[in-house]
Amino acid sequence: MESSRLLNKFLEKLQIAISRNLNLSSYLDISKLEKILAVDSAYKNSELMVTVGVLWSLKIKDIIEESYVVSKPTYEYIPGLLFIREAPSIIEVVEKISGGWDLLIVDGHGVLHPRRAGLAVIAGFILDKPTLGIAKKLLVGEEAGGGDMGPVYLDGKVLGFWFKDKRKFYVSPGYKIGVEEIPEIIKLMGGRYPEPLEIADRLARKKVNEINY
DNA sequence: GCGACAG
DNA sequence: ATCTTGTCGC
Ligand SMILES: [Mg+2]
Repeated sequence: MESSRLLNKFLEKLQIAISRNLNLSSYLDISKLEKILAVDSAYKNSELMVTVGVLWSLKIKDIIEESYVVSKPTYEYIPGLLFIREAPSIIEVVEKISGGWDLLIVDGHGVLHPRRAGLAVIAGFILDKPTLGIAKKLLVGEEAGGGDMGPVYLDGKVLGFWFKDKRKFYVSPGYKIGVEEIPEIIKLMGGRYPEPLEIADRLARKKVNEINY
């Protein structure tokens, strides 16, 4: 596994180009939001990587379908360039899901990113689907407000929201979703850290641990 | 120059 | 993200 300075620089330019004309207008009918597709990855020994997709129904609060892909990490983790590590297998697991869905949620940031092009932005852009980035820690930006929810500012603009569940988590638009829609969407998902994302995390870890060779 | 730094 | 034992609590 490697990364070259030239390639890193190129990937950053790619992010800038993508975010320059990013479509963040609403393509999501929140009143009809029902099926969520959550994706997450787990690793082992920098040899193995498992990415899982969990198709979740808000109505029945249960899993409808699962998919996964096993691979080998091809790029080291660099803060700000997570997408080159995880986006390729995310695209694969999403395409393996046969059922339809309304919203993709990704474990990582959307526009709450130094170049407004986090993993959720890249994934949504490639798939051309409404996508939200949901992260457990802030990469950039400043939290404001108090209580159990508040905005996150970057360069004087609200680019995301923080929420308090058992832990804090941060939500920002990935693609075809406006930042102002986020509080309502999170409320629809129970006002908590999204269950399907928790399940995808657990499933990926389980899978990566039962594979050995 | 130094520190911070999604997963 | 992963490594990693015991320990606190329902
Ligand atoms: Mg993850």
